[in-house]
Amino acid sequence: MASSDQTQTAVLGALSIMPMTGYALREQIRDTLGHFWGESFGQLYPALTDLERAGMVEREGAGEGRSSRFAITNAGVTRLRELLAEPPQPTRPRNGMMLRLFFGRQLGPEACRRLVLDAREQAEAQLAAMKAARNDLQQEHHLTQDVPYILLTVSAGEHGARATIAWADETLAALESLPPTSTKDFS
Amino acid sequence: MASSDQTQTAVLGALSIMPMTGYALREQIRDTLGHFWGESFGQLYPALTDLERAGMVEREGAGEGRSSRFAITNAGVTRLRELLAEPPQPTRPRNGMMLRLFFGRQLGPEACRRLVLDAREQAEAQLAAMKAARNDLQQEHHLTQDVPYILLTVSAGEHGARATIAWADETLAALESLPPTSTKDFS
DNA sequence: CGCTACATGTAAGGTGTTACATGATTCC
DNA sequence: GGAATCATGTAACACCTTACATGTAGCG
Repeated sequence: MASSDQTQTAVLGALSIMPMTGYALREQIRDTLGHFWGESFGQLYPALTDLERAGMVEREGAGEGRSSRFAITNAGVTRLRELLAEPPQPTRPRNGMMLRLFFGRQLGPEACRRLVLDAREQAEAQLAAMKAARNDLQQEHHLTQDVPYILLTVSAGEHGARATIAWADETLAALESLPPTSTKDFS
Repeated sequence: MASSDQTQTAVLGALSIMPMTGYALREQIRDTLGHFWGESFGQLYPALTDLERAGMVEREGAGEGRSSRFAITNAGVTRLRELLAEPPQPTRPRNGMMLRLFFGRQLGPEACRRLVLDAREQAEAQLAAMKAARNDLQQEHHLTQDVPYILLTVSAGEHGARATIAWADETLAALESLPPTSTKDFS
């Protein structure tokens, strides 16, 4: 039980969609959940070991030369549903860009502008990634049960990205009219 | 140097706006930065001690019965500007609601609906809080230098909250048409 | 006089990140 | 045969949360 509930939820969830190796799991979590979930990969294999010991996942096809894939068991599905039913535990927000803008008087308008431009670019990239994800999901016929739910998170990503872009454009305009901070200008 | 750069940035930043006690600092960080920044308050006083030792903050008005306020020094302002100029270190996202929606097939549409409704309410509350913040900021005449920057973060909060509300409404409609998950329905 | 808010801290324990270590397989 | 990718792990360290400890000031 070294691994946290949070990590177990992500791992069991991913394996509930399809069995895969630890390596593939890592990639799926990075690439597919990446927009709203990050994992500490140093805990991933320990978590798999824990879950295996607890009978919630099984290795398939080990022994021969082939590498083993992990699959969720019935007990694992039960546990996953328990975990999902618990209220999400809120995580401490830490938005470095917002912190810098808030104290932007010390940083100056020019540096703020760069931060906002950067955020805008990231949002554009995210919008493109969400579009690509929509496309990919239509191809994956073996996921039909999961796709409607996954699309909800894709849609959230799109709404968020569009909001960021709109905000960035407004903000860039507002920053134009701000005077630079003088070096001695603090109380 | 037990305290992290991140915490130091927040503390120095807050004190760059006005001197205050550790207790007030805690409240300001919770209430004012709260929408995009959380602090580990267990590290707050240690951070103040570190910063004092490093000559970046000073206690004012200690000695008598009155409690001491912390003020930023010139060295502290210099350090703050250094810290703010560093690129924001991206934090791993951990959105529990999105994780639950993504695996919503296991959770079922009804529980998903509750999660989304919850998020919608929080977004409404945030929108109201941002409106109140705008109001408060107009009253604070001693902050005129900082207000334009602070408003940028308020605006971001508004854009984000509105995006969440729009997404939630779409999502609630989409969830209506999803069939409940049968207990045996997994591969 | 008791309750609430103000004020300053500490320390144990839990969590997460990072960098490293190791080897197999595939592709050119 | 060398490089890239697949695959599985570990261990040290950095970080944060939580609960506790302690005392003062103001107010009804």
